[in-house]
Amino acid sequence: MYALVDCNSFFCSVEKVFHPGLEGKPVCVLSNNDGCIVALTPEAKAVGLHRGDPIFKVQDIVNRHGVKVFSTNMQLYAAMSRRVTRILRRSVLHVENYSIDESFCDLHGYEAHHDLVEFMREVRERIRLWTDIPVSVGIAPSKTLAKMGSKFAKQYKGYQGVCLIDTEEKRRKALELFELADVWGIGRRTLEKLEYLGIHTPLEFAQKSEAWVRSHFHKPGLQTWQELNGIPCIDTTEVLRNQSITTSRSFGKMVTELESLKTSVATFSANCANKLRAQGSVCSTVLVFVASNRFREDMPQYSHTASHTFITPTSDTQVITQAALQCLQSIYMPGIMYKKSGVVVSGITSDSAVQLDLFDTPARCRERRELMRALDNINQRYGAKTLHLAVAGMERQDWQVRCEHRSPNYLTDINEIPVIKI
DNA sequence: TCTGGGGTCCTAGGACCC
DNA sequence: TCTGGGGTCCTAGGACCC
Repeated sequence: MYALVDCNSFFCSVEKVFHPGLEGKPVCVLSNNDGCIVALTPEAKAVGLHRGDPIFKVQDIVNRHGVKVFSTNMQLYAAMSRRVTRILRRSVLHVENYSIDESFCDLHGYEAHHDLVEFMREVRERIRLWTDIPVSVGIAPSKTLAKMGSKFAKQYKGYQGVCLIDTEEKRRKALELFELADVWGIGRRTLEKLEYLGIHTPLEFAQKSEAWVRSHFHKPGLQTWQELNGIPCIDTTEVLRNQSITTSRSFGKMVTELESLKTSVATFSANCANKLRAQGSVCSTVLVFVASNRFREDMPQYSHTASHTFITPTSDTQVITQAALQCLQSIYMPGIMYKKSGVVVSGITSDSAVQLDLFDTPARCRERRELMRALDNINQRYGAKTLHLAVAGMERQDWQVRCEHRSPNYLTDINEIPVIKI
């Protein structure tokens, strides 16, 4: 059996930990650049807000109902996520951290010594007590069914936060009641296809023959079908190293000048390099992309990418930035109002086994590594923006994102910890 | 005026190679 | 008049997830 532990309206719940007065009130968290709603409480849903709404289109609802709006603060959410995961790992032997707000627990063998529902209720209580984050738990023989269970647990108070799907009867009933569109692995296009084929509930899909499923779908569809029938086949085992790292942003204001784009690409390159070094990796390819504002049909549209492959895999900020800027130069087109740029590094391998360039000297490589270590140490100690390449810009840039409602970094910055007045 | 960011996997055409 | 098969890389886009 698997348990899926899902944090309820996670980003909103984190904000509520530090603003306890918001309990029971409508709250939402925006995407980067204060663009769209990415997380909202049931109270915010009840007044007519939806995930994905651009905030400027629903501003009147926000004003009318006094909805509390936060800018996104990933640093804060990631810190809280680590706390929740740590409690889980102390409680259950095998935990797979699937996303910032979800973890799968492998409960194989636990049923011999525990009542699974009671056991997970205790875990849930512990998380609530130690972090103040409410979670919902689904327990089932496959991960897809466990995810369904967690949604039932969230929806119906009677489950007290934990829903177990362990018998044929419960599985049937769950498949009958669940929305097809909410099944893990069924997206917009698959939903359209299923409905076209006359399938309207997960149960109808699960009851089709394997041959039928194989004839209409590829591997992902077949896996979902098996999982719905209680046959576990989705492996979410954490990959040790990611395949790519992206840093990209939509700009607060549109940008036309190459010089401005350069500061953005240099900033994002440095960010990617930092992330590589932080996880002990190097990359062999850097890719740069730029794009105009796709929502502005009155303006000429343009988007393009360019990439560079390194002879020696690297995590050196200077090397990556230099290559990225050359890529940018090659795709920059004057006269375009740019809305977004980004840097992607890939071909990621461990920095402990790098094949050196025949014509480079080991001493020089060592010096570069020492330089990067010094840079990281200084930035860690005195703040992330203490040392950076001049090409990343010295003043605030006009492309920088808006975030007008950001909470302090209560958990990760000593200068921003909560102050309690008695 | 304002419309997110970070991932994975897959497909496909064109350019180029032998 | 006849014009293959197998491969890589680049670029773009679709589908799904959180």
